[in-house]
Amino acid sequence: MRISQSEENYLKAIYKLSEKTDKPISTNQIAKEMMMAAASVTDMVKKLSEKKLIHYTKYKGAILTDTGEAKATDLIRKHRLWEVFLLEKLSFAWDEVHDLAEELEHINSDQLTNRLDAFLGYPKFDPHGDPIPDAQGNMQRRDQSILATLNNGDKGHLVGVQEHSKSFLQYLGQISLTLGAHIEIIEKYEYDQSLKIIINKDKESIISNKVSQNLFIKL
Amino acid sequence: MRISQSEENYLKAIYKLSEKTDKPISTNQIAKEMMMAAASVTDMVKKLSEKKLIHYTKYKGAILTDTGEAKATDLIRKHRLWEVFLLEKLSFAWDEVHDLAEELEHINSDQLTNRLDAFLGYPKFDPHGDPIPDAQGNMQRRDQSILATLNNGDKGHLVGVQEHSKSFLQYLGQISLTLGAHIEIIEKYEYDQSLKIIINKDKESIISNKVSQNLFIKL
DNA sequence: AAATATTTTTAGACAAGTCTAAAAATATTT
DNA sequence: AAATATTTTTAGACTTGTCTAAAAATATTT
Repeated sequence: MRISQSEENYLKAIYKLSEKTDKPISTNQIAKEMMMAAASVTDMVKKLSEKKLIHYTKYKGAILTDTGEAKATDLIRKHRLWEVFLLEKLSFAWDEVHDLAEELEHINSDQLTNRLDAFLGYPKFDPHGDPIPDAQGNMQRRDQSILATLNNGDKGHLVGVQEHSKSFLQYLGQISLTLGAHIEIIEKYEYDQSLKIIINKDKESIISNKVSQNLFIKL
Repeated sequence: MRISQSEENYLKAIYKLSEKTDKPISTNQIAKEMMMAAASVTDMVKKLSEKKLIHYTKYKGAILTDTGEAKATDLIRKHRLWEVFLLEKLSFAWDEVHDLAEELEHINSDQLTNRLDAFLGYPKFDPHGDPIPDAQGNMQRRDQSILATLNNGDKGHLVGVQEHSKSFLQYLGQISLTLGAHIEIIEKYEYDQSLKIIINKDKESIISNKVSQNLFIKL
């Protein structure tokens, strides 16, 4: 069954929104995520429902079927593999890879995907630390804590980011906080929950709570 | 100015047809090349003409403008670079790369193209021996003769193919005639112009005139 | 539980890119 | 040069994916 690029984007959005909840995803949620009019979403969920990619009941929202979820997982696999390619092979920066991967992910060829995977050495995580599903759709769970929840003296490595916005990633680059960097908490300021940290046992930085909420650390 | 994927395909077709002639390309020629109805072509050439990508006069045919030609050259650059990538890095076969490159070429990012070019080591020819335009649109001319025009005792290397069809490329693969292979003409049969050749100073083959018409040799 | 607010769907419109069938223009044959 | 054939364009239709505005359903507040 042919799935259009547009339909694929809806599946991805529903998948993403479903990660935070078990409840059906509402029309408005999808519309907001995709920056589209709610009416357009209604039309599309009907189509996806006919194609058995989602379960959908009028006014109640959408849930991915197994087929739909497999399709979404495959898109995420492709997206993240391309991100690794762009970063590792073409030396793009952290914050530049997302938009290009967004286009590349729509090329549908299992052979291409699997060969790319092999070429890259079967990476398990992408440049943001997000897990890459394998050809069967299984992905490794990342063992992580949110930096903001840790305390004085705690240390570990940066294994992922929650935010993916360009500005956030650029900011991290500026304070040389890259994936894998070693982080030690020197002090947690009660007042605004900001943290004084040492990056790679070398450079001291003070980061806001908003930042530390978005960093995943492995102790 | 935004050029749609569909418009890009028309530009490529017109470019391809223009290689063989200086005359304007007719609606029917384009329709045949793209396997589309002539009416659709008429609609599209009007659009391309408005966008100043082609010169078009009703009933007379289309010629690429400088802008249109630059755009087409850039598409060919991307197509051929992706073919090199697929073959050299992802070990696809000769006959498998075309369709995927056809999709990849529509991703529009000069940065991506140029970095891919660098990653591949600035190749000058693609896996079919066709020249790859550089970032300025210049391409090297291939120094070549058509195998069918050569005679007993002539020898050289296979530097390109004229046909790009899967079946032709698969056939070449079967008789281990790959790009760069050494070829010597042992005998030319008057009767049907077929050739007895030795490939890589080792394997003898008899190839039809239809095949030798489609092989480019550098003496 | 009635009134009000919000969400979702329906209805109708539009652009892009395609098609078929008919009309118009051009080219070829006799 | 008239008749015929071919090519090209026009006219009108269809699909996909989007939108806005209005109607309907659901949720929240008082």
